[in-house]
Amino acid sequence: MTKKEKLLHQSLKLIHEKGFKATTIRDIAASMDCDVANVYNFIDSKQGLLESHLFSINEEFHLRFDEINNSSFEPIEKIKRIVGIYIDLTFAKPYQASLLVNEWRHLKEPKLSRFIKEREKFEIKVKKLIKQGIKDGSIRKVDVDIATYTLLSSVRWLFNKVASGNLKVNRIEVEKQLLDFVLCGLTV
Amino acid sequence: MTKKEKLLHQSLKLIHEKGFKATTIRDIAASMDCDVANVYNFIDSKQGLLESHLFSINEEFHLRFDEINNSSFEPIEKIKRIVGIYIDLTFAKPYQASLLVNEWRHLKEPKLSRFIKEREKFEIKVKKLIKQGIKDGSIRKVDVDIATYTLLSSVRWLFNKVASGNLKVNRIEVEKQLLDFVLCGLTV
DNA sequence: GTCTATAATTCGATAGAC
DNA sequence: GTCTATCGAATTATAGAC
Repeated sequence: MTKKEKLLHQSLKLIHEKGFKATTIRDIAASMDCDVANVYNFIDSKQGLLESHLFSINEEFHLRFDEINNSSFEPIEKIKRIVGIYIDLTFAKPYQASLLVNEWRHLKEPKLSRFIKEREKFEIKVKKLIKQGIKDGSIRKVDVDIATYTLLSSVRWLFNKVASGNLKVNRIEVEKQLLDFVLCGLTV
Repeated sequence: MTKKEKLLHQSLKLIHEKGFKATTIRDIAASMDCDVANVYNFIDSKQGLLESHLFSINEEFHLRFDEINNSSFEPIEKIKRIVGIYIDLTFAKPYQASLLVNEWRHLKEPKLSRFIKEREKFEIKVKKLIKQGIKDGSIRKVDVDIATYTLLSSVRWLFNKVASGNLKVNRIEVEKQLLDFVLCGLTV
């Protein structure tokens, strides 16, 4: 692992544990066993570090989301696979998933607005999927907003357990159990 | 509203919006239109302010939770009512609910450990309810850990929508739709 | 790339007059 | 209770020698 990779990994872990604002450059330097000044050999600023972490994982998720969303699968099958993507990504990159949930609000303008807009677009796409499912009869007549927020929220505990290593069951079983739960809450 | 009440209200709102670490005493002073020094007429320290906010809402929730949990209702009925309490409290005090979810990690020892222990006790009680439900046949044979975290997580979006005023439906309808969702995910 | 030193700023908190 | 003024600590970031 290069020094830069170590910096990226350790800073991710620290920001997940303490939050972006509470994580200092000194913390990051100590975690990679070097001086504060050295950190700036690899990053331009603390703010830039947050931005690169956030937009890297954000882009990866949205790319994979759009692959599914633009396919010709039925709405309910799309939702299944989107939950699958989220679980995949969370198991592969739990710290990044944590930042995506908790730390985006520390972005500064104009990046903050860009992030919020992209998230809103994503939420609208999910709402559209649920609407289509209701229309074709595969999804119960739920309130679209509530169902969307509940669906998205219900998987948002996972990164914490994966990051802390406190999860007893494996990825496949998590996917099975989570899909049972949310599909049962949605389908007719 | 007294000045102290205004301080408590404005600081809650700011901490919800920006996070505890990013909220400065100067922010709080500006929001109540007074000087920085004045803030200290009403609070001892910024840390103490967080503690009083957090333990006040935490105690209120756990008291009401234990009322239900110590009753002789069936497990599934207890779970219904616990979701009801959470929704009640979130509609009544959305900013406090936000702190309970996002800002507890900025507590310092020994209050931090106390908070974490109380939350763990609470989670164990919920897990026990689900286990009982599985035993008496009212709940599907789910993985207890996954079901507990998913259940608790699925209602955790609500405070954000209530706090921002972006919720179109009323409290009763939220409760109906949320219960439909999570009970369908749990029950046989 | 690594270190020492330090600039520049921000923040929590207090002193003391009114 | 309210203000001005300021202290002391922490923090991001840079300069410059090696």
